[in-house]
Amino acid sequence: MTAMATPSALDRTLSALADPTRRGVVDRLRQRPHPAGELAAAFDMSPPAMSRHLRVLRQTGLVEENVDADDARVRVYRLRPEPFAELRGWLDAVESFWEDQLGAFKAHAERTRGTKPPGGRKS
Amino acid sequence: MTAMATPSALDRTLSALADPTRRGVVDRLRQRPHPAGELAAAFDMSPPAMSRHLRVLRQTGLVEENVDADDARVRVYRLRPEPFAELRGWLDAVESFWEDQLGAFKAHAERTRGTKPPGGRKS
DNA sequence: TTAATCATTAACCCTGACGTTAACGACTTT
DNA sequence: AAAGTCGTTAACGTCAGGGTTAATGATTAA
Repeated sequence: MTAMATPSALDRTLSALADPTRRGVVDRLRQRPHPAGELAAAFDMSPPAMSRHLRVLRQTGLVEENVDADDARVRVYRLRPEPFAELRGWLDAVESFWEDQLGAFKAHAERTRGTKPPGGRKS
Repeated sequence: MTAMATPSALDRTLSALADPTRRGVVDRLRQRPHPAGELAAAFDMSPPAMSRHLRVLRQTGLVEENVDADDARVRVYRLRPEPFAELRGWLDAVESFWEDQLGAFKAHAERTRGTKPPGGRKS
């Protein structure tokens, strides 16, 4: 049991981004590519721990690894766009929810005023 | 130690959405609001389990709970927009990374061709 | 009022994720 | 060649997350 029908790409992307360290890495890679060692140091974390985070990010396609041109011991990581694009696609779909409610403000007003006139209840 | 400086809203949003069940709930709520019981049944899950998922979604502000107008025992859940908007904001920031690389195709080409000509290595 | 229903919280496993140190492989440097 | 450095994998401990059943609250139906 526990069939676990292979998590979707989106599942893996979100799981990867849910970890604060990994999101921090992504934020840092927004500036420029970084070597693994720098990332470990930046997050005050042992190299093995960071290595595993990077593996997760790699397997999800959020980053890619390249061997440094000047020193083949160094692995440089940089962002990859595809998974972010997919996430955006899902987010667009979810947010279309409110657009669908023609006169979105109507739904919003209804929401902020409570579900119906009588029967107000605690938060 | 283990200070755990209170996870950011974005952290909690992503953690909430990382779980397949909870993302499934969100997807389902895109259609229309649902009572807790329906959701538990739809995901073939015990009511307590679903209840806890809903609590997580509530605490993150991704959904809101309302007492049904006709039967005060049932709690109806619906989506809330704010956390999604915040997630979109972050995603926009991340994706600006590529836009910043004026001539994005240049970066892309560089990436797809390998970091440098000689020194090809196993994957 | 008594019984049934919807949903929650309480108490309890159990797996998986994340961290650490130790060992290893690959490359550079002297 | 020997030693030092970068990064990974291996082995291990710990803890939170998610599932279950049992018990509780609140509301509706008989």
